[in-house]
Amino acid sequence: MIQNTLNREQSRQLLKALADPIRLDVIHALAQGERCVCDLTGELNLSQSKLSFHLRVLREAGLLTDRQSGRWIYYRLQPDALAALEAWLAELRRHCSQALPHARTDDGPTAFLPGHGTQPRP
Amino acid sequence: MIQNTLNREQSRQLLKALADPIRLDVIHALAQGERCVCDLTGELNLSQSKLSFHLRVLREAGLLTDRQSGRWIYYRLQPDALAALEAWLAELRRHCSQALPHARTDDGPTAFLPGHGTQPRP
DNA sequence: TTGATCAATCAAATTATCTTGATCCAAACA
DNA sequence: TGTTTGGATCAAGATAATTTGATTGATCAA
Repeated sequence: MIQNTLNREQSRQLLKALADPIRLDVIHALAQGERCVCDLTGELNLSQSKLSFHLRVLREAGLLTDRQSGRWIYYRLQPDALAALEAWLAELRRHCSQALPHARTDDGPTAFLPGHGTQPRP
Repeated sequence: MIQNTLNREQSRQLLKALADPIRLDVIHALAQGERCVCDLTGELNLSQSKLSFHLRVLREAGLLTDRQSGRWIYYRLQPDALAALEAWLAELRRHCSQALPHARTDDGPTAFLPGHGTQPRP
């Protein structure tokens, strides 16, 4: 189960899983409700093997769960995962916004830092 | 400038840009404030060329902007991009949550749909 | 000018991800 | 049982992303 606060690897997996058109299609299809794999292959016009690959990526990221019923395996969304990623993103944004906007001086923005360049700043 | 509502390609670029440890390091470094490339190579211990590659990915996704001052090029965060992605994610989650949780019946969740399988459901 | 530095870009090499087709396994049914 | 179907998995090939090292252009100092 996805925690409320994701670690670096969890968020990376979620972001990568969502950064793909096919997987986004799968998510949208499952937003209508649970589907078995054979229904999804038809709805999305994907080969069984290709779909299986993307379902695995989504499942391992925590975005989907599956259950078996007879020969069929049904996939459904795990909306908690989206919520967790949203919280992670909000946290990142909060962290990024506190030092901004940045006050500019004539000496340049990093003039108060040691700097790794070997030359004086223009 | 990033709009409030991202299209599929914009969100894909943002998600992919964030799904990388090095680029996340860059973002965290820039959360402290503007930096020139030579400072970032030192702070993050990256080769100039490697850093330049990742800066470009972040910039093209809309997460960073740059400005030139003399020989130096300063990068800074574009927190609007994070906000836009957050909004996109919230929208996706809203879309995904409205049909859930899914009421189970003995006939299975997709029994009310045509289905693409060739066999009766168990 | 000349030389040094910052940083983008390019080509080649490397690595990661995705696709395809085949194979395998379990469940259901004849 | 033998056969069919749903779906995971594997190996090989095809793409895409990343890294590396070299080159280039711009800026500035001497």
